[in-house]
Amino acid sequence: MCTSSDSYPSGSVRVTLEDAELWKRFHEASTEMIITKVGRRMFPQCKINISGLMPYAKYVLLVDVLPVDNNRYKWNKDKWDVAGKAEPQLPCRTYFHPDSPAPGSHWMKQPVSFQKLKLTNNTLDQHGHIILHSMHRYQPRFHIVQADDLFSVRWSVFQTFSFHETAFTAVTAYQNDKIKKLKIDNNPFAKGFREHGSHASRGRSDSLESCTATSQKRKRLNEDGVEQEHTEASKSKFLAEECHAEIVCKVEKSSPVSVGRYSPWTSEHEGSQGLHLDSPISLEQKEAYNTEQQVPTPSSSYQAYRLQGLSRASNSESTGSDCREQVSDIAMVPEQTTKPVAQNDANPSASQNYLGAINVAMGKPGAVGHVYNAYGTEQGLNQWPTASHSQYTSAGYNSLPADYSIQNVASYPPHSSVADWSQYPLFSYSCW
DNA sequence: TCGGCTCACACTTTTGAATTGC
DNA sequence: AGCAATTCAAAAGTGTGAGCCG
Repeated sequence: MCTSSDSYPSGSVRVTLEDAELWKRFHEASTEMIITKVGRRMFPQCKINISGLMPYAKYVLLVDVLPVDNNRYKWNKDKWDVAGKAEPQLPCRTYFHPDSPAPGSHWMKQPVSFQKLKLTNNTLDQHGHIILHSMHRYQPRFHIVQADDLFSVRWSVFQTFSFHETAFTAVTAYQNDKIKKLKIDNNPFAKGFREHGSHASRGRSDSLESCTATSQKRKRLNEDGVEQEHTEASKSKFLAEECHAEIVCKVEKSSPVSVGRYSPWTSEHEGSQGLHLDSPISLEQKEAYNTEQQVPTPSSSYQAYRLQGLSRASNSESTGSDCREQVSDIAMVPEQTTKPVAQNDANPSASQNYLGAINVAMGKPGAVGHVYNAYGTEQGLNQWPTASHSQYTSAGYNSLPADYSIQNVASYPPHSSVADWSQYPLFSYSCW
């Protein structure tokens, strides 16, 4: 399932999941993603086809990974059982596609791969990997933002897409043999484990195939140009900026409503249903929810707002449960992140600590360090002045276009009641 | 005792600089 | 000289399984 926005003036942006069949196979077996201290790629890869962009307008592509619910799971024989309450929410990081920003034509000419995205369970990770808890269930989301550069992402309209097939359980070791087998069978890097089981085929059995792979390298490079063509120049450009953007966003649930109604600064608890996924959700349910994979569907909308600067960043009281505000992971405080949504609903200021802060930390790991300092005390939560609500009135954002807001996020079942959608930071942190 | 996690390992693929050919 | 294609070593990415830890 995915949803999209149809409100964008340029027309409908359509996003489809590449290798959907493969994802579906994994999904049917209840996908697991290995997370390690040093970071592990996802398999299958997050790869999407995009259409409907304006060819000459520049876009930034981002991915974040949200908890599906508030549960911790354990593998019990042949299925995932709830094992208790989830660990406190970790700093939410956002992965910027390394080609960003690039013209729409660039994104549309071939599938966009997020193969460099890595998952880790290392809460002190300095490499910009997306930090997850083991034995928890997550849902990746793709964001398309029209912006000339990463710094201006803060002002831009987000269009968000997700695919129910990509939901996964983070694990440090495979629990489900079916998933393990699927990975070995399909992941080229795991080729050595195929056929006769573990280690049985470890001898360099197929040098011919290896040579073939080598000779095909350039071909693949061309085919995967969207990912490979990343330029160091673009990285360094944004490193120089060291930009910090704050996002305040809002998620709308499915029923179409007028844009003007969605002030990000107002509480709106129905939106908390926006990204709920019962997890593990039954296949039947998901089929029912997600018969349509194509986007857009006007099922839900989501606004992304940016604060004008760190000085203004602070509690947006915005939107109660709908608004995912957050501080960057620098300042993320687990206790605060775990406040129940109900609190937010009842008291919009409860969400004040979730500033949407993007630390555009790009480039290679070494370069990331100076941009952010995860959990650094010098940039703790207290750094962010607590702004009064009035700071975030429309006056502060009246430069935003009127249609600014309509974004569609996953059309998850509106009746699901698990995830505290509002407590999950949207773009508190970015990786490259 | 047990479940979850880490790490070294053997293997494959990918990457990018060096080399070669036109 | 310049460009494209090829080669090859190093780096990166895989799951395994033993051992550690709480």
